[in-house]
Amino acid sequence: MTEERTRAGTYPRYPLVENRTQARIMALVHAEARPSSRGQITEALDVSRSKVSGEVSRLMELGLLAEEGLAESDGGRRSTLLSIPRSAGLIAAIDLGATSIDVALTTLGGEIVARKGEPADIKDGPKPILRRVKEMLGELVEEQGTHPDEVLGIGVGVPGPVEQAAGVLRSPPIMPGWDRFPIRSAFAGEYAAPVFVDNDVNVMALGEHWGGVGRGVDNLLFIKVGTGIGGGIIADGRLYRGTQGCAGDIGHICVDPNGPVCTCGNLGCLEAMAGAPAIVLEAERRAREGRSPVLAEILEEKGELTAVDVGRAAGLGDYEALQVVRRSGRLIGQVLATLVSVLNPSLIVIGGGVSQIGHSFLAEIRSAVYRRSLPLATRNLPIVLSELENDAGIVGASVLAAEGVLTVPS
Amino acid sequence: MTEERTRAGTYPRYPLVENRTQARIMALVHAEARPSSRGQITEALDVSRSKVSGEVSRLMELGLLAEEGLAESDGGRRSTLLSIPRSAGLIAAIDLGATSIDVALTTLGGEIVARKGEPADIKDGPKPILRRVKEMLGELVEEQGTHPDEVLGIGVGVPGPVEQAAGVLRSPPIMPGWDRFPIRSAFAGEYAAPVFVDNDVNVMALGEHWGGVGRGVDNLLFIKVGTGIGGGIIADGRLYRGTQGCAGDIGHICVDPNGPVCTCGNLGCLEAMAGAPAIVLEAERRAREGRSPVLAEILEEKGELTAVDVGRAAGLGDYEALQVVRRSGRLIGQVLATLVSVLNPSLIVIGGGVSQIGHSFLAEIRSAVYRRSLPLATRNLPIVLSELENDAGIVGASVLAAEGVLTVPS
DNA sequence: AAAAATCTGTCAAAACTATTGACAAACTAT
DNA sequence: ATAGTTTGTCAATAGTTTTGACAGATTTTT
Repeated sequence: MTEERTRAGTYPRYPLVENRTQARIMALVHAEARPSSRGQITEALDVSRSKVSGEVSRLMELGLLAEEGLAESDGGRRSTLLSIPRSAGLIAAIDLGATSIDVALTTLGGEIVARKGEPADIKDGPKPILRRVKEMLGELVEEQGTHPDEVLGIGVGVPGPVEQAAGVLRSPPIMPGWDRFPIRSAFAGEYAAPVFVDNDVNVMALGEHWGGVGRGVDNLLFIKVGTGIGGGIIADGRLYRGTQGCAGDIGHICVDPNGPVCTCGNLGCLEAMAGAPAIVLEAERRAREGRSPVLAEILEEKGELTAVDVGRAAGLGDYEALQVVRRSGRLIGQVLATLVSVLNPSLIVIGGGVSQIGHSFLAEIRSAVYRRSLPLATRNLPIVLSELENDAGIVGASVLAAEGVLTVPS
Repeated sequence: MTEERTRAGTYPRYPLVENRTQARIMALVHAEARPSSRGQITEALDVSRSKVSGEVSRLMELGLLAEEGLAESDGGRRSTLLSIPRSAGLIAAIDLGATSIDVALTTLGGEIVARKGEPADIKDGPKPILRRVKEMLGELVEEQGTHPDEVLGIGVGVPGPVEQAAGVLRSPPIMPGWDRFPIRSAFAGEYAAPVFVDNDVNVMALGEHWGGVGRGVDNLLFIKVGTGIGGGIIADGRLYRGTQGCAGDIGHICVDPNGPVCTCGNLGCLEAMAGAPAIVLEAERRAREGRSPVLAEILEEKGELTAVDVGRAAGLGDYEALQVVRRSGRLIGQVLATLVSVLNPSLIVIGGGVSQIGHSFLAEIRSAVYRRSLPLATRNLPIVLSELENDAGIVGASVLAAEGVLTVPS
């Protein structure tokens, strides 16, 4: 009777669990991100030891859990540790950036098994981009010697607002052709696994909350600073998406009504004044005006500057480069000060390419936030760099999909 | 066996319900704010008809539900409607403003039974204020011919950030002496009911979400504009409080680094530039400068102006008054535009004394928001005035307490 | 080194919870 | 009137969870 619902090569089933208790157990083990004992689960879920034991046995039968060594003794018999084994299945984690594709295979437990990344222009439109994504995923699957059916869930982060119900982008500003494109069905032929789509910054926030500096932090704000600027909000432990899925979209907050034109068409958006292109533009201007020999030299050599170049120059002590970096940090900090008043988070995590530009960038953000926010809200408010760095998107996409397939619908 | 747990004069018990299903039924009936049938409950809760029937019988035994007439027929036997009767017990709803005390008795179902309000200065400190609150509550209880033990829960809204775990204020800017004052225990002698404390604006948001324009709206932003300016956030159907309980505290967002000094000590806070005192100050200045004969006349007569006076003058077509009103609306709208980008709500509700100042105030807020926010987020974003007006705080305090006593701890 | 205490994991019996299906009551529509 | 619906209840059945007992494993105490 139980036998006929055992795994036995019948990939994939969705949802993977059979009842709410199993879902809660899996969610807990997944959330822990390290082996847990039956005792820990019993305590956390507030059900009886025998109940946990029984459901754990069933989950082991299903292949979703495996015993893995013993814990240190706590004054009695040592407890056996449980974890989500590689053999439970894999998650395809896909991170689409404005200029890049990153694809990875991770275990259901969130461990990265293999990954591939390459530059790409999202503006090419959904069909060629998704074709390439599927190629890359196929290569990974092949290289790992697995079968597409072993992929239990697919998580996708995309650089635009996602309507959750349908899993489609809505009016993405930088992604012509993607509006309402049915991303989910793109995988339908080759993969039977369910597809979970969300905004890339939301996904990164999820990743950082699950396995980065934000582990266990109930109210956190993740800010991505790259070509674009965006935010992801974890409120009371859950990702908050907003009505149209564009909550946290802080890149187009107006910081200067007389500022430059933004890609969105408005004037003086944060993104247009503090994002990577703005940093480069401002640095190039100062280089051309002969104010910074260091920047001018790099510009001379390479023909163009990058945000990283500017950061490096600032790190070497170039005054003008430092000013450019600081200006970006200050503007972002000003907006963050407002967000702190509104959201009262207990942690702010800064990620994205520009976040690695140097210490003075973070320092300037911090000083702007602390200067302008209410003392109560900033009293214990760390503002730190992302721990996962380039993996945040991949890890988050994996978490998105894993949580999705491990949830019982009800 | 069941008998001994029946009501029978043993007020109060907390929690009022016996299990999760009962809690869910009561929460649903309470949330509906109008009589529901067993069939509706069955559908909404996804349990069997007989289960609902059984638990409803028990809840009627406990006195928490009562049959109340029949619904229209839906093509068959008419269903009997269930509601929370007055006899189930009462909730004490308390709304402490910066300059006022409002106390009410409501049914557990949220209907206002009786209320009292009077001016008071919160700065007098917790002891005299809470003494007066208890006197007023005692008068209401007496006038209604009830007994203090019939009060099942006490909900309190206070104008400062509230740490939920302890139910105490933390560093309230305008409430000297209230920091960490144990509000809950103030009621301990006379009332056995549990006390639920929260920020006044959060409480108003709760009220508007339960029984005002925000009914059924999952993501809403409630903005109170009075002496102070604050916001309450309903995210995914739940009140979001933030880490220290000061989420939504938008009054001290800096809108002009060169602006006037705020009560909080910083410069150019929204509150200091667009709140009632700012409106009055600006209007008086213009009156004194002789730019507005209308305002000057009122000022002459009464010796001072109020925000309502300014609104009335604006309504009569006085140009200067209108400019003052608009300036406040525009500044608030600018901040709201940011909040819209961050929270992507589906509704903004404006309440508080100043919200009644005239149509041009709301019009200016709307125009500022629509001008500055992303089109996607504002496409279907109504910005409306509070429906509950002066009752928002009372209703919200009742909802806070009712939801509290009807929740099963688990 | 033995005994006591403590923690872990499993099992069967008992307690509890929820659903099913039957039925009578109440209503609409033809 | 009669057929078709919906409602509310009941008893039987099915399912879920806890309880309490017990054996295994490990630390602490004597």
